[in-house]
Amino acid sequence: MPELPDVEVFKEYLNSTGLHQKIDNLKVTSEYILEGITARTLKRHVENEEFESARRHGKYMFVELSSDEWLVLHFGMTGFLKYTKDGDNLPEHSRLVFKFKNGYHLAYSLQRKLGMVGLVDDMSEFIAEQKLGVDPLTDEWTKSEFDEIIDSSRGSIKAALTNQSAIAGIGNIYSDEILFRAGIHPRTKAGRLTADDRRKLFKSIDEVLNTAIDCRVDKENFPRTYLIRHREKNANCPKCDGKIEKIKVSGRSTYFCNKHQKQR
DNA sequence: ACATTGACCTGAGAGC
DNA sequence: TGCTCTCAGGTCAATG
Repeated sequence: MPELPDVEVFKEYLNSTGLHQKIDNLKVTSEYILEGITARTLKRHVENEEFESARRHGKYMFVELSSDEWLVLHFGMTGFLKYTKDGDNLPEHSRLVFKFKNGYHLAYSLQRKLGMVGLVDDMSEFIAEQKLGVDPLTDEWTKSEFDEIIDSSRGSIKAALTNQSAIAGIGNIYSDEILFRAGIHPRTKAGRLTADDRRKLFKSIDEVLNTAIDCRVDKENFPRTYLIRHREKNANCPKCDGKIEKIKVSGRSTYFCNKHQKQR
């Protein structure tokens, strides 16, 4: 679930709650989520420091510490943050709990084990090492950058959109939405897209991601014509009189309209 | 060198 | 009702 818009909302959440307060204590209840660092060492690096700011690249969140190090968070499929006053009222599966000097707590919750937390010196170094592609909400994201990605993709357009080393941040749900709004079948080979398809797609990426963020990623808030509200086999297409079909594309469940997203 | 598939993990919901 | 099976999602290793 946590794709770019979700992580963007988490980032804004942290920016408006847990900054500029001294960290009293960090409790690590599941050490296996830590990557490249032990609970002991992480505690030592975090305790008595403050969170300065939160940023994001793709599906990763970066939290700047007053020590100039960066906490890296990935939310896998089930992760989220919760800032709460009451230490007894933490979410289930809280793997990491930061307790601030003001008594509040910030929990990193993760139901399944897919997710990770680490500590790095340099945010852009980490991005380079992970071979993350360009984030589509930054200035580096241009039509010519997008065209280059399409030109170098051999597989389906869905695979290209969700390839994190090409574009960082788009996952299963939003790739379907982007293709739905652009009227392109998810199995279309990237190389077979017309110039018009590319223009529509580029516009759709921007529109879908920003709409999702504006909706605070709450399904109920999305416009009715969005696929996300009709992500169900055999549902009526909210844009035309077609039906929503479910297929597998590059190993993932994919929903699309059998009428306005015809395979060519 | 690239693209695709399967394993990882766990709980919700479907199906019997 | 209660059990078992399938599925969801993101990433990486293994396979094509």
